Amino acid sequence: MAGQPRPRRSDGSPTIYDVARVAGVAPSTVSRAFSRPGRVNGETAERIRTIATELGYRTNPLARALPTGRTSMIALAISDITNPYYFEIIRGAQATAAAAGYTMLLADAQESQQLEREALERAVPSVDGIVLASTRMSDSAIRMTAKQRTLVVLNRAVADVPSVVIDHAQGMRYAFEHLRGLGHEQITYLSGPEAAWADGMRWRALRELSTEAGLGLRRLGPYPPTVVGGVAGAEDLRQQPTSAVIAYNDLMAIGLLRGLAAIGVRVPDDVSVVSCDNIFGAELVTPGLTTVAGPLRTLGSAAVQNLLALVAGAEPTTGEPVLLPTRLVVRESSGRRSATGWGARGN
Amino acid sequence: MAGQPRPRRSDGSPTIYDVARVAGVAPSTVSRAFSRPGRVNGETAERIRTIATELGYRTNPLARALPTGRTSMIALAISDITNPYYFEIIRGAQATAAAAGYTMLLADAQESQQLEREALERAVPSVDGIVLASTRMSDSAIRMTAKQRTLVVLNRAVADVPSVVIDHAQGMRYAFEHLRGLGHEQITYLSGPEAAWADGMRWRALRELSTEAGLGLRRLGPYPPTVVGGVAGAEDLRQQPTSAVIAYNDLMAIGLLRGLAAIGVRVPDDVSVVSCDNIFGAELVTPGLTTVAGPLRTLGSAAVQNLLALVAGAEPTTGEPVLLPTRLVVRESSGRRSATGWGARGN
DNA sequence: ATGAAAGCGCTAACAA
DNA sequence: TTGTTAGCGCTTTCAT
Repeated sequence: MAGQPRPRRSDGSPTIYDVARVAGVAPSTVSRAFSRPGRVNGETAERIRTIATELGYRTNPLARALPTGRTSMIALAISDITNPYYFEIIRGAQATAAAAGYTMLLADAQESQQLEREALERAVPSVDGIVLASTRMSDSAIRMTAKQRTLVVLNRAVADVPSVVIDHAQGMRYAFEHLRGLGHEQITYLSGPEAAWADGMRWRALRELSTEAGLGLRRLGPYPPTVVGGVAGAEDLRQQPTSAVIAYNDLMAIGLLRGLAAIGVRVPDDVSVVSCDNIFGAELVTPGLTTVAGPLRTLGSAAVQNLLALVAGAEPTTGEPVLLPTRLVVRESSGRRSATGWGARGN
Repeated sequence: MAGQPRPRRSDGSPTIYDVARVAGVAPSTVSRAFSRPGRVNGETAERIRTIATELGYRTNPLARALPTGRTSMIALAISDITNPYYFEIIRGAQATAAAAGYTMLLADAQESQQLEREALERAVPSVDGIVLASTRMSDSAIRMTAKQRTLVVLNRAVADVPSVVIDHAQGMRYAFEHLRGLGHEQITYLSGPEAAWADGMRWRALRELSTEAGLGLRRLGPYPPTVVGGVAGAEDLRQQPTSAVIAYNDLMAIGLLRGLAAIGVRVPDDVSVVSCDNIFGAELVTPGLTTVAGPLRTLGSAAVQNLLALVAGAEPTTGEPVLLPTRLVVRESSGRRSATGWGARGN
């Protein structure tokens, strides 16, 4: 008479109603058995689980998300997926998310602000939180977004927004001391985009170090943070030789290597090159790049970890960003300053 | 008296009920205005849209997904994100998905079958379709999954499952003819994992070509498709020199270059090296790799395109996989066979 | 063209 | 501990 409590799921898969009927309990009990075990009798739970597996029941995340507002998905927003810098970050983020039972949405901005906004708008309503791994958004735009959704910024410090960053000051100190130890007395910094937060940090750190140590320091650029940018840097260096350069990133350093080779300047004999990031490719070029490695995978992982903690209700880290240590990877692009080299005194 | 039709959305954002109230229409009309414009009076629709924007209304994708079963999300499953081979594929897939209004979920298997299954299980219920970009799953497991969700396989032909693949036969022909044109009379193929579909294709193509042309052909391996695998290949080649090798992929070729350099064999003077894929890094090594480039971005893009067509109800491509063309990128690792080289007659 | 009403599958008070 | 009863926000017949 009273028809079936509920029909089967439209696509055929069983619902809590199916399980409930077979188990002889109320649907809500089945729900509890899965969403908050412990709030249901051990034996009942056991029986429900058994029947559920027999029936091939799987909780529908969409249906769960509607009443709870929680989707168990997070978004990772990246301005340019093809930049090798992000590979390890993605991997770290993804692994940590997966381990916590979260699914990761990828929002690639394809280097376009317009697309970035669209991608984010599309993602925001279906995720519990967002990791902004690189973005062209302004600090205020980021703060706006942070109001709508739990958010963690990577590699950038934004006031009032939790962030995880690499300790660039420490990295620069390693690079600086390394070069100083090799006898270099003047360092040229090939800077990246002015807008890049890391660029400012690195330059500031170098300034302090050079003052402290009484070493010469010069800044060239800004250049695009690409191979092409590095080639341009080599061009400029021609006018103002140096015995040691620190490049904003590996991509630029690779371009620099090419540019220098083209004009017959030898690395590291004539000039030492140190760069940053240690991306895939840094050890592939000849000579291999001495570079300040950031813990990229850890970076992605830490960001997600923080995000999930916040999502779970943790208090946002009030002040300082989380700082991740660097290490110097010494390869062949840096060497002892030679008296006759490019940046030799009186050259 | 009769209380408000509905409260505001729990998180504060307005719902169709809010818009409906202000516009003086039924919620269902608001719904139609967004989900099937045309089924509602032009002016009414206009008014609704205006009010919606004023109120800041955005349709909630989760709520929409529940009754429709469509989420506007697709999943991209990859066995190892950190493999540079996938960068461009991801980019192509993501861009195409975004352009179609779809959001992309990333399921990285982290090279583990276990994790792959978990990631897929987690993703399946919340997506409209899946692109399997590389997977350790068996053909039958893939077919199983294809029963549950619309699915397109990348770079692998699975019976009864739509797929997009690179034309390896064509690529091998390019490589083969290139080497033959340079005077090489015997070619050694450094093979990748036996399980890799592409490896079989390439080897088969080479066999046919060599028979046809009456050239010598040898196969070494299998090796892991990594730099380390390539180094091992160099080791083995030592016992059986050759003047020309075709490597399963760029990573292996890079290892091969290293291995050969270590034992004093010059490339391309002593031996020519041609590889496959043209990943980021192929042009970074010295000498730059001559390699068969697959249209990686197009591959990702085409897969998503096909997937979305299927999701929209298109008939699955009955038989053959979609075939994408290759091109040979000639760099410095291949050169004319020298009479005194490593694989010279009588060596 | 629009409204009324019944779900989609699950969770969450509130009772019992 | 378990059942009852409303929803979550949207779509979708079925009427009008």
